[in-house]
Amino acid sequence: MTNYPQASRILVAIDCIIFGFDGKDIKLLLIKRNFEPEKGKWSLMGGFLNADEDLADGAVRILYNLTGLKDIYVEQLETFGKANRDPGERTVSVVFFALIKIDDHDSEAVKSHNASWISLDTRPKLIFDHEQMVARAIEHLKYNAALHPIGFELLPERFTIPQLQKLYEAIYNIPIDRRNFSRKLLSTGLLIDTGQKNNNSATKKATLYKLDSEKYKTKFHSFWNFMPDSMKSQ
Amino acid sequence: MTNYPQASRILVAIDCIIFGFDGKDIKLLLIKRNFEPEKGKWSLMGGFLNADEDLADGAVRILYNLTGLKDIYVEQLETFGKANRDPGERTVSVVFFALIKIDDHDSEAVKSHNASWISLDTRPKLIFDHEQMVARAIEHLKYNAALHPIGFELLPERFTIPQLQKLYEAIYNIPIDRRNFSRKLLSTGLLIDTGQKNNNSATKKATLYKLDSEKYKTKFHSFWNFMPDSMKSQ
DNA sequence: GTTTTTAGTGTATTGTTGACACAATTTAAT
DNA sequence: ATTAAATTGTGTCAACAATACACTAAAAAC
Repeated sequence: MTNYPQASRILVAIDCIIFGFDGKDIKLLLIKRNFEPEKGKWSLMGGFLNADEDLADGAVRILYNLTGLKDIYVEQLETFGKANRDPGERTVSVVFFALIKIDDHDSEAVKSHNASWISLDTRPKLIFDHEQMVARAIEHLKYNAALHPIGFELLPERFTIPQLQKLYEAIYNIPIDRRNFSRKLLSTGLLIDTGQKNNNSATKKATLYKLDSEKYKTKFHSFWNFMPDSMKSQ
Repeated sequence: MTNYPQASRILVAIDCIIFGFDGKDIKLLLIKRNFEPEKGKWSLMGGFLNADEDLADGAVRILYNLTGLKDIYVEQLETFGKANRDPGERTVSVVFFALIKIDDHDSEAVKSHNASWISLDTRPKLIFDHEQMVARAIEHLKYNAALHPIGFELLPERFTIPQLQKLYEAIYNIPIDRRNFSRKLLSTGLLIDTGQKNNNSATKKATLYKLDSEKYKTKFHSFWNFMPDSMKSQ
C-alpha cells in the first residue's frame, strides 16, 4: 500500500514552552515528572503526535490538557532532531511556543500534572535537549516582542501602560524610559482607552487599555521596531 | 526496550526550498518528478530522514545531492504536519529554506534530478502542500531580508551595489531610490571595497564589494531595519 | 566628439528617537 | 487637615535618520 517501503518511521513528539508573566517576572510552566522515563526530573510539557492528528491540533491538545485553555497564543518554534536526543528511542520533537495570561490557567489541571510556574532565572536543569529548546524560545521571545505586538498575550485583557512596561523590562532585563515608552506605544494606535482605572494601585491609578483587535491583525505583520535601539545590540 | 510502546511511528520527510537570483528574477530550484508517486508533476526537492541521521544533516545531504554544494545558507523553516498531507502514508515534513549563489551549483547533478530553475511568478502548481511551503518561504524571505544581511547569500562573492539593489527590488517588487539605498547600505559597515570594478557592465563600471565576514557575524542578530518604510505596509 | 546609459555623491526638509523635568493623583502617616 | 511618598501622565529640545530630489562622472556605441 505505502509508496515508501524503505524509509524509517520515527516517533514524533510535541513539546510546549509556556510563558507567563506575574507582573514582575517572566515564568515558565514546567513539569516535575512523576512518570517514566526520567521520573523526578524537570521537563517541558509534551506528548506524542497521534497517527491521525494534525500537528497543530496535537499542540493545542497538549496545551489544553495542562492549562485547561483553548484559545492560547501558539506558534510553532522549531523541530529538534538530533539522532540521539532521546536515549530511549529515536524521536523528533516539534517545539511550540505559547504565551498565556497567567491568571487564566486551570490550577487544578496544572496541579494534577505536577507542574509549576518557575522564574526564568531560577529554573532547574531540564531533561534531554529541553534546555536548548528553552534557550531558543527565550531568544524568540526577545526577538519577536520587539517586532510584533505579542507582549499583550502575557497580560490580562485590560492592562495599564506601566504594566506593559514592566513586562518589557522583564523580557529584556533593561530599564526603559517611561515617557518615551508611552509615546511610542500610543503612537502605534493599537491601544484603546477603556475609560477605567486600575484599582490595584496603591498610588495614582493608571488608565486601563485594551488591544484594538482590528489594528492588531493588520499591524501584526508590519514591522514594529518597538524597542529602543540600545536593546538591539544585545 | 522502548519506553513508548503505544505511540505512533511516522515518516519524517525533509523538503528543501532553494532560492537563487539570476540578476533579474528570484528563482526556485524545482523538480519535475520522473519517479513515483506523482510522477510527471512538479515538487520541491525532498527525501526521508534516516533512522540514525541528525535532522540538520539530512537537510545538508539532500541539498548536496541536488546542488553539489556543501556550504549553503540553510535555515529550518517550519514543519508541516496535516494528517492527510501525503495521501500515500502519514508523513510529517520538515521544510528547510536555502539560499544559493546560482552560478555555483553543479549543473550535472541538477540535470540528473530533472530539476530546473523556475521564476517565482511563472512557477507551476506543485504537489501536496508544497505550494503552501513555497508561500511560507517567500514570506520568510521578504521578512528576513529586511532585518538580516541574508541577501548577500544570493549574490556572488564579489558584487556591486546596483546588483544588490536589483536583488532587493526583485524580492519586494518595488523600485528603490538608488541614492538612499546606497547610503543606508554603506552606513552598515558590512561592505568592503575590493578596489575592483565590474567588467560585465556596458557603461560605467560599478565598484565590486565583498562582505565583511566579521561584522556579518556580529551584526546578524542585531536588527537591521534595512528596507524603506514604504515596504513595511505590504 | 556626441549621445546614451549607468554609477556615484550631495543637500534640504521632514519625521523620529532619546534625554530630561515638571505637574497631577492617590494613599498613608502625622 | 496637611504633608510626604510613590506613581502616573505629559511636554520640550537637540541629535539623528529617512525621504525626496539633482547634479557630475565614466564607459561604450555611433
